[in-house]
Parts: sequence; structure tokens; C-alpha cells
Amino acid sequence: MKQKITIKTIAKELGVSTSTVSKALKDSHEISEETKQKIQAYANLYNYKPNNLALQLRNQKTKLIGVILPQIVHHFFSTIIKGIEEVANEKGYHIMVCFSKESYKKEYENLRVLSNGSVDGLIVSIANETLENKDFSHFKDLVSEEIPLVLIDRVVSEIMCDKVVVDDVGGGYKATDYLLHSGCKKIALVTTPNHVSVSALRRQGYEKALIENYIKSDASLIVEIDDDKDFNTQISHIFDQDIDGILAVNEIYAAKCIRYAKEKQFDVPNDISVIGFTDGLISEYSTPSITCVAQHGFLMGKQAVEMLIHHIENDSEDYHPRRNVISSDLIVRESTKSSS
Amino acid sequence: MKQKITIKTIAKELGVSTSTVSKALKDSHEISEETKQKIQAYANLYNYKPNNLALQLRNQKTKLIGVILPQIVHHFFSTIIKGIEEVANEKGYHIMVCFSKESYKKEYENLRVLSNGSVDGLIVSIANETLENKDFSHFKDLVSEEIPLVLIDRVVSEIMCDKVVVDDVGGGYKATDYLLHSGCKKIALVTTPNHVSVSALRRQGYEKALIENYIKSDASLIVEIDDDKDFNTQISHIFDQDIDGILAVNEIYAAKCIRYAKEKQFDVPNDISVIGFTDGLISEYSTPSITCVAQHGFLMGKQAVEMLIHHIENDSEDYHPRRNVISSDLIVRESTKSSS
DNA sequence: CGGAATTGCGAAAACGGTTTCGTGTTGACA
DNA sequence: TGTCAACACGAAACCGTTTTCGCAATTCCG
Repeated sequence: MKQKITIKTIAKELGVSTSTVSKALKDSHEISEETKQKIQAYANLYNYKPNNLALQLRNQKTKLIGVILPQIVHHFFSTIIKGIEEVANEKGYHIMVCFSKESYKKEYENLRVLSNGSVDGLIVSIANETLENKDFSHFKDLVSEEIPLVLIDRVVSEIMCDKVVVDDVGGGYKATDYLLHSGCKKIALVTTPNHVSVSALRRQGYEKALIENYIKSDASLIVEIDDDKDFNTQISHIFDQDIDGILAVNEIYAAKCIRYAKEKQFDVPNDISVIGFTDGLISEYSTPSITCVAQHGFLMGKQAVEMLIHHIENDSEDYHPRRNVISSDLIVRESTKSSS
Repeated sequence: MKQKITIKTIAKELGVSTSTVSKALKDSHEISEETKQKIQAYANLYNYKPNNLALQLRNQKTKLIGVILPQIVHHFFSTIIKGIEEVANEKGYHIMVCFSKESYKKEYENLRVLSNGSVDGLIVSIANETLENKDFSHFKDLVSEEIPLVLIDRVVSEIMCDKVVVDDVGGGYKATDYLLHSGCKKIALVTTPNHVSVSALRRQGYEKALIENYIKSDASLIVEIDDDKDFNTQISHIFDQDIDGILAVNEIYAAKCIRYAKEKQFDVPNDISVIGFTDGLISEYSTPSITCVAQHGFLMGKQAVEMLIHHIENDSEDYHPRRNVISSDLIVRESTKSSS
């Protein structure tokens, strides 16, 4: 890279001190008009830009927010990033994004690097592996160093920090309740292994809705998908049980269920209704389009960054961790019958 | 944030100089074993971490790569980010991502901020508005400041820097050629306004394939979609012309065309075959699944960051802009008939 | 035992800015 | 003519780290 022009260069060229240059560039009243003109003209001519690193070091703030997410090629997470970036930018911040790829090690590593003063605060959604291991010491270290932290979507209660979560229980409940009210009697749940916190919550909502409608939850109607195995073989047995509704914990599972149902000559939604989570492109554009629980990732990102920046900029005030819950809404499309 | 422990603190507490601490922490032979032990123990105890900003300022490098993309909630772009982040991380870099939202102003602003020494280099995909305006002076400034820059996907020849592009002409050609060989006679093109460089290239490929097969390109079969207007009314007229094939420049247009075709009682692929660009989730999961041209965003990201880091780390060698072309492949699915 | 080599450490400059606190020169006013 | 304020600018400290160089004190060797 070309040697960049600094305040020192200008000072030397113009025979003044660096303090004078600094002040002149900020239009300080201490400096005479004449000198200011000269310095500003020179700076403009040579396209002087103050070095950000120097400023950050001096001000002890980077105006940078670290974001660590498990994945990126995923509608929900990319929507969150969009929300974060938008509000961050408005408030003069930029974002550094890293991906843990659901791995504890990468998450740990990212956290370590970013907490070295590179960023003013962090927004994190915890990796699945970490949730499984239940080892949150790296987060607790962060908290004890008093580095502003906001946890989103996948959170755990033992980490004392700001949080923004989706009302997953409510989402599961609403979806199941809608299926029941549209006439479904026997609803299967297609989910992930239970250590994934959001899936566990959605399952709670599912079970709550069943109970409230006097239906016994039936373990044989619940499939915990192992992504390493073939999807269809894992779900085939639920189709043998006269089900007329499926709640899937994400839109991919929903789409795959619909596809399988069609192959088996079931009509969606009349024979079997399907609801998924994540209001992404699949739900919108597949045929039939899929009724789903929208989690409002954009809003989540916005709220998270607002909480974080508040925390960063009001350092002094005594801090009480806050927890925002974003309610999830049912977007009704073609994969369900209309509710009575 | 809590006052972080610095080398100075350690030095003062232990009654040594900062130089000694610095050397001790790097296990320098200049320092006696005894002193090293003492200092390292203290540093460990109080969880000392060197301040990144200070290091960056001293080393004159940030190990940070700026990434500016037009959008994020988009399969292709998020795949690119994934590729960039993966390779960057391997090589000890992190990424700062910004989004121009297709706006010239935001792009300009982001470029300005990031070129202040915040990053060691930049990877950018140009905003549509900028392509339309044809004002690339902000990029040229970057080049003349010799800030390492790699342009991806949407590029223009007048900016002298490294580039990674998709073979869009080839993609358009392959897709059209495939449609022709599967028996289509009259193929419509559903595209964006022509200032979007990639669309223009895909159209070139489309036209080239037609010409090679002795078919006259027919302007009435080409629709430039205005996203602000209703999609269906814009495409309806091509369906009145006995078409039997559609090439869409992205997967959303493809999905919408298929949906419209179904509504009008056309069978896809037998009455009308459809091919889209972007091998995203829609193409994979909708029914029928959509044959499409895969652009390999992941690979593009990887290549871009490799070129960039090479440029950053081999500053001295004389620099000749390179241009990588990533070939695009046809992923054949259910929305097309099999080729003869 | 004297000079040289080695060891162990500190002072200071450097990275690029900002900011506080002088200080010398004016000019006004008593 | 002496005093004081205002003006215009510079010196130096500071942010946290690395690194070169120099300087004692000790050890080694002849």
C-alpha cells in the first residue's frame, strides 16, 4: 500500500506543529483563519484522511460491533445480520461478522480474538455444539470482563447479559393450535435433537397446545431428524399413522415433508396440512406455498444492536440485564386449510 | 467496560519496565527465567491480553478485510460471504461486512470509512445504482491510493484491479442451449433492466445460443422486469405467444414464472420448461425443483480473498491486475425435459 | 587481576492522532 | 509605561505495544 499522508507530513511540509494541524483540521478557534486555510487546502489536495487506528487507540473505542453467528447461508441469520447492520450504521457503528459453524472451538476462538479490544461489544447466537456441551465459561469470562454482550435467539439463562429471543413456545403453540382449529386431529412434529434450545421450546409449545385441546402427546408422532441420515426414511413411519398435520421446526423440513407427502399421493393441505418455522424464500415460493411461523429476524437484529449500543454508550449507569421477547406470527399460506 | 490490564500495569506492579514485560511475554532470551516466570504468572492470573488496536497501529496492519456487498438476504451473496470468511479465517484474517443496499451513496460512504486504515484490503461487488450512474471515481481513488481491492461478480473494466467473475455469458448460453436441445423452439427471457451487468451478460449468452441454432432473437420474447410493478402482468404477454421455454435470470423470477404457468394450466416442464440462475434453496425445494445455472458463490468468495491476501502480503512485487472467471454449471432438475 | 564478553534489563522512539497546558507576541487600557 | 487579556501556536503527554540501543553488573578468559 502507498505511504499514506499523516498529520506529521503536513506539519513538516507547512512548517507548523502537529497540534496546529490537528486543530486546524477540526476548525478550532485557536488557529488563525489564514493558517487554517493553508492547512485545510493542503490536506484536501493530498486527500488526507485521519488514520482510524490511531483514533481508536486514543479514544479507546472502535465503533465496531462483533457479530458471531452459527451460520450465514440461512434466511433467518442473514436477516438478523441485515437488521444489525442497518441500525448499527445509523448509529455510526460497523460490524465484524464471524461464523462459528456450530462449532465450540470456532466460537471460542472468535470470542477470544474479538474481545481483545477489537470491538466495543458483541452480539452472539450460540453454536449448537456449545449448547450440547453446556460449557459457557468463555461467555462468562466475557461478562466478567464487562464486555457488552447481547445473546440472540439461542440463549442460556446462566449467562448474565442482555438477550433477545423469539417466543418459540408461543410460535409452536400458535402453529399447533391453528392446525387443530383447521380440523387436524393427529399432528406430527418433525424436529431436531432436543439439545437445540429453540427446537425444545417449539416442542413445548406444540405439547402445550395439544394438552389444552385434550389430546395426548404421542412420542411416536415426534421425529428428531439426524441430518446425516436420509430424511425420508426417518419420517416415513409417521405417514403410516393417519396423520393429518405436520409441524416442522424449520422450512426445509417442512418443504421436504411436503415433497414426501406428494410422492405418497397425499394432498397438501387437504389430506395433510403442514406448517414450518422460518419465513424464508422456500415458504414463500414453493408450491403449495408454506404456512409458517415468522420469527422476525430483522427485528431481532435491530433490537439486539439497540440494546448493545445502549449498554456501550451508557457504561456508567448500573447495569441490569434485559431480556426482549419477540413474538412470532403465523403467516398463513397454502399448505394449511383455513381455520374454522 | 472494565479497565483492562495493560503491560504498563504489570510493569508497575512488578517493578520492572514495560520493555521487560513485553519481552518476557514473548519468551525472549534477553530476560532471565526467573523474571519471565514471574511476569507470565502475573499476566496469566489477571488474564492479560495484548490490546489489538495498539498492535495494529504498531504493525500497520489490521488483519481485517472489508467486504461490501449490495445485499445480504440473498443466497448467492451469503454464500460468497461464507467463502470469504472461511479462507480469511484460515489465513488469520477477519472480515468487516457492509451492505450498500444497491445505493451509490451507501457504497461511497462505506468505501470512505473502510479506506481509512481500518482494513488491509477490500472485496466489493458494485451496487446497481453505481452501475447505472457509471460513476466509479470512488473506486479509482481507492486504486490510486493502492489499497488492495478485489471486485467480484459485478465488475467494470475501467477499474484496474483484481476481479473474480462468473462466466455469465457461458451460463446463459449453456442454459439456452440445453433448452433447445431438450426440444424447446420458442424461448422467452425474463430478465432485469439491462444496466445490471450480469443480466446483460446472461442475455448475451442467450442470444448467442439462439443465433448458433439459427433462431432469430425476438424482442417481444424478452421481458425486463420492473420490481416495483406486478410481476404477473409484466410476463403475461409472453405466455400468449406459444412459448415452450423460459430462461429467468434469477431463481425468484423462475419460481414466479412456474407459479404463473401452473395457474394458466401449463405443465412444467412438458408444456413449458424453465431454467433459472442462482442455485439456491428455492430451486432445490420447490415443486417442481428448478433446473438452474449454479454460480458457485462459495468458490468466488474463496478465490477473491485468496487474490486479495496475496496482494496484501506481497506488496512489493509489481502488480498486474488478474481476472478469474468461474465457470457456471447447469444443475438439471425437474423443471426441464431431459436433453436429447 | 584486568579486560572482554555475556547477561539482564531499562530508556526511548515509533505507530498517528488528540488535548492540555504553557508561552510569546499583540494590542488595549488605565 | 506597565498590566492584562486575547490571540496563535507549540511542547509534551497520552493511548498500548514493540524494538533498538545502551548501560550496568556479572562472568569468563588469559
